[in-house]
Amino acid sequence: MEYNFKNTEARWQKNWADQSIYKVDDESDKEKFYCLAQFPYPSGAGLHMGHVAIYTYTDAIARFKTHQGYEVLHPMGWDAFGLPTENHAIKMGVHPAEITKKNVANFRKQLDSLGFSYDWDREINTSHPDYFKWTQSIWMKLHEAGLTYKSEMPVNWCDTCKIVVANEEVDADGTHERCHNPTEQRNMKQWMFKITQYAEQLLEGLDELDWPESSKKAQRDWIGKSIGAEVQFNINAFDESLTVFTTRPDTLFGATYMVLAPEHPLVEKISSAEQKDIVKEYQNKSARKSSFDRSEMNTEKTGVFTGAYATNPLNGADIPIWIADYVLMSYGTGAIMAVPAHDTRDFEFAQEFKLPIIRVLREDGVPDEDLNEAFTGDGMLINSSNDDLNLNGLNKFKAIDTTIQWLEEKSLGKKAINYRLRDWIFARQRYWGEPFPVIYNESGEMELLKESDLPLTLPQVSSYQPTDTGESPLASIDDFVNTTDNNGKPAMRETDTMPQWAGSCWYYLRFMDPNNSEAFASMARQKRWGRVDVYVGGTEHLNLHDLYSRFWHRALYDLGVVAEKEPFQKILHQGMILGADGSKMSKSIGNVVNPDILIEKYGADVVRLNLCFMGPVEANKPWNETGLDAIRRFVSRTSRLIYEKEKWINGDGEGDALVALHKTIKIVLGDMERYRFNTAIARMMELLNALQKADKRGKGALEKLLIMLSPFAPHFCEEMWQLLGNEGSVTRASYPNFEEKYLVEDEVEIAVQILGKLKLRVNVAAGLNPQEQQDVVLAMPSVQEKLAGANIKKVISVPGRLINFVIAK
RNA sequence: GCCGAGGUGGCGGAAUUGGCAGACGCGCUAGCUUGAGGGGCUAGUGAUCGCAAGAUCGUAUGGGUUCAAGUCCCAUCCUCGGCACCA
Repeated sequence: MEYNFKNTEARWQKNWADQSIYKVDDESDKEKFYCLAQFPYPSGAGLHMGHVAIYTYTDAIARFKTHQGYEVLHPMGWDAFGLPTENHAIKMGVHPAEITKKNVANFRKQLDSLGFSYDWDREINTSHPDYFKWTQSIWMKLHEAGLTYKSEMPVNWCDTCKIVVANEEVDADGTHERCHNPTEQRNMKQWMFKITQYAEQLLEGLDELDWPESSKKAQRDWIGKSIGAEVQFNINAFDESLTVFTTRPDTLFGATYMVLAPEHPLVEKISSAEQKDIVKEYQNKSARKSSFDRSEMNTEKTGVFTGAYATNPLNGADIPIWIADYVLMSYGTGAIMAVPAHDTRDFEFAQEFKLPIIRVLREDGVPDEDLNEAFTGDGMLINSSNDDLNLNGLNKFKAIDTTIQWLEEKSLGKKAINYRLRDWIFARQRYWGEPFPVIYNESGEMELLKESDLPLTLPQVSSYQPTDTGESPLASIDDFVNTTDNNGKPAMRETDTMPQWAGSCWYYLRFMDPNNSEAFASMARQKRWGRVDVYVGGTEHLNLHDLYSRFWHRALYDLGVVAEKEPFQKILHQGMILGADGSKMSKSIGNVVNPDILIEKYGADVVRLNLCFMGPVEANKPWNETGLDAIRRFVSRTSRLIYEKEKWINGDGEGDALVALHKTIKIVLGDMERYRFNTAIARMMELLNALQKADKRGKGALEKLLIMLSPFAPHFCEEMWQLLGNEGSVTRASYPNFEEKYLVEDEVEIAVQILGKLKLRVNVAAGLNPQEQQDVVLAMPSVQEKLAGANIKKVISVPGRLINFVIAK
């Protein structure tokens, strides 16, 4: 007799649902564990293998932690606002909410067919008014805290489709992904978030998190803190000065020219009459450059001279002021002092335009030759003194400190910090998102809605096509736009909507208290569930969703409405499931694997086990179809142990099988705690092999194997659990413990090496010290034979591992 | 260009602090079993040489440290992922 998954899986799924076995108890005395997977966007395409993988991982973690006695919060919901749905709505003329409903139902059905342990009473949907009411409410809180503002910002405009397209809809070559026509930049006034105000806190907060070091580094680099100085340069013949930011104030004596961003506000004023035209022309040219052109790795430097000069505050030299698009208006002050000798970009620019290069730093002990490239390392300052400042002979860091001190004394500059992080554009000119709870009164002033007026819902319309002015479709719906302010006077609504990040920025909080109608989540529940203990998601969201969430969370913490400083204590990045050929799954290559078909053919348990066995969670793994047969065999063989009732004995078994059981429990426990599912499953396969060899199989051992296996194959284990005569669900069983006494071996096999090369393996008593082990081994005839005539110079004896004889050659 | 991760049999992948490389699985080979099979069981399986015992080589490449290196150090090459002139 062999296990057959058909009917069994559906039967248990129904049974678990009927018994509400995954119901989360908010009031339980157990220690909590919050296990979260990035929730899906319910697209029309249904679940793909990547979804199945990530949800299989969190389900294994959740079930394992439940076995260990934790009260586990393992929720699921829908990130349901989004562009594909809206685009589909535009095309088909169906309301996005209808499409979403259909897609959610399909996703739900697929997830259910995999047997995941979700408490569906906690399901959330970011596009439901009950949910986005709180998204709007949180936005208002953050607005009142002064963290939002409106600003002219460029958007991608597709002139063919007459719509604003999001960055993710623009292909790498700058074309719109749907119509493949070029997009252009248009400026529109839109809502922003002052995430930069939290740059320092977001940086510091990383220290206390158990994230992979590489992910922390990625966020640190993205925030991009740099410490340096702001220095003022007076512009000759104008009553104006330029402030620049530099991380290298030590090289100020080597500043031979200055560069402003083409958009810099002073450019027009200071350009000389004879340069005015070419300056204007250059400005126009760089304004037309799309983001594509700018990112096109063109190391070739362009720029023009403004005709104006500034004075180097340290040596009084007149230095020309240029404009060039390698200087960005959006970073620092939009102006730089150029030190070509010690900055790669400035060096290239100076070479291109034959500008002077003055060396102010020399590598110690290296003769002072002409530079072929900028010298950016540390060394000794030269050519750097004026009447009351002398940097010569100092190293880079000493010179930086000394210069800043001098600048501060003379009020010519000060120490300064800059961040690479930019403020966050928080608006879409689209329909299918959260409307801003904002109106503009008759005098054009902005007013917030009252909390009691939330949710502000989307109007029912028949067309979702954005207007050809670039405004959101909401702008053309008079019933929506025209409203009254708090005094009953005519007012107009904001017609932009929030981006998809809005709903996902705080969903992990809502899961703690999903049905609360008084608050987005009560303090009591937040304290109960604390931080997300393990958050499984992709690296692609690291500098977007993961950072945005941390920002909202921090800001809400400062407002006293959130209990913890940080949302995600640990992050685990799942790797991609690639096609069998090792390349990304894609329709065009035709290597896409459909999970539904696999579940139908092999059952959910086998699909889940295979995903976990293929390799480490974090690794990109090619999909391995033949692995499914191997896993199916593993499941069948395990079932046979249980069907062979005549070999059962009471207890955990005897002899080798008993030792194997306890060894396995110990190793599997360690693997599970480190989320090393592939090796955990390998160890269980070894245990299976050992049990199969045994004539008598302890029922206890079979039960323990089933508990260890059930986080991966819950249906199968549940069925076998009942066959062994157990009452109640295996999902509620306690994780097995190992006993040290079974792990103590009285003999160990060690390696005997000569000059580090393995010669033979011998058994020695366990627990010997190095000298004892050496004596025992040396006394063995087989060892003596190998050593015959050798002159032993040294012996390395590692207890229980090996013994290495170093002999004279 | 910069940053990050990685490179181990025919394949997916194992290998706490340097301590028996290749766990587990796939595939392959042979045998047994079965009326049959993408079935079950047993044994073998890094490469080369050898009838064998055994020997030599072997974790991208080249050096180094060490009694001992997949693991540590230096240099180089390749693959994948991310960033894009951030002063």
